[in-house]
Amino acid sequence: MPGRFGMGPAWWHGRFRGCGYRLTIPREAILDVLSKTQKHLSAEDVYMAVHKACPTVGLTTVYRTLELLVQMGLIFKFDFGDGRARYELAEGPKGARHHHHLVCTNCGRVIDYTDFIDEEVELLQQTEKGLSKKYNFEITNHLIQFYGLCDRCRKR
Amino acid sequence: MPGRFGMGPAWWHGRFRGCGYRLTIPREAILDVLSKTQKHLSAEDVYMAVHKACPTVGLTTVYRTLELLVQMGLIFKFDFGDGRARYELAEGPKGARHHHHLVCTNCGRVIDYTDFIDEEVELLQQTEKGLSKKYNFEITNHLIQFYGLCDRCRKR
DNA sequence: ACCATAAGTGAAAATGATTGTCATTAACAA
DNA sequence: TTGTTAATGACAATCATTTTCACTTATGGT
Repeated sequence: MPGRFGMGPAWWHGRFRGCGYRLTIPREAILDVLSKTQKHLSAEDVYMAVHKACPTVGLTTVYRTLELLVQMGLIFKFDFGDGRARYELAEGPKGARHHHHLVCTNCGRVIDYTDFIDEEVELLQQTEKGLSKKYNFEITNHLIQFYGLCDRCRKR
Repeated sequence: MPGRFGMGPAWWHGRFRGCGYRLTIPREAILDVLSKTQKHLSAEDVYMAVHKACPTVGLTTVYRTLELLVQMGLIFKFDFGDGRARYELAEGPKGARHHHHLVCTNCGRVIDYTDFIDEEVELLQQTEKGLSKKYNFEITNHLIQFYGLCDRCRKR
């Protein structure tokens, strides 16, 4: 099976070569980890997960690869305010995995939500068009996050 | 004059006392700096600006105070991806200064925009209501940012 | 105005995520 | 298979932020 989301090494390989990069073992392992989780992994998380399958891969490479993947648009980088970056496999706004975040400012929990996404995306597209024209800004991505208290934290 | 935006020491003082905090010289100086700029200041930026008026204030205090102000909801903390947090005086969604951000992923430039805010805020409020109910999440704030290439960077 | 006291502060050290260095390794075009 | 050059890994370095701790100050009760 080429991967849980219908893509896999072959696709990645093409994507890499298309950008003039090489698809190496560490890179594949890192993509594999990211494609098999729904979690918001930190670089350290990715490192530890990759380490199981491929113990020789170093943390430095994880950082470098994550940065590269962000550049390529294959993954997104998020900041949930806990002092370390989080990464998620990217998917277009139409993709099944597309979601936004609810971030609890008390305990740091992050909830993904996929409801209301359609309306949000529609508005965002209109907005993007307007902003794009006005500021001559080429928009490639957006971020929506809500902050507040999660059910557990609001009780006390 | 109590401050450029109709508030000032007296108002801050009440706000602090109301939370059980003290309004000290450093805190006032930091708020003063933030209330007099439209820029997205980092902790270091604030420190340097405060330093002019009040050279004894240390960087530690700046960090501590910024964190406190975020907690109090008086300022917002942003991450534009350059490795350091940025702060802005908060203002309610109806406030004159309310805006969202366009972040250039190439040069890091950040553009504030205030167009389309109304529609966004309206949608956000609907969304907030729905999410609030569904996840029993008490939403206090939101973040919208667009990423892409600014006019200068898209040329090359 | 004075005092007690607990919050607030500053300097310096500690922390911890991320990035740079550099010699070695491996992907891949020919 | 081989040469070229990107990619890697171990380690050091960086740098924003946090912690520590002895000292200072705002404020409430006198």
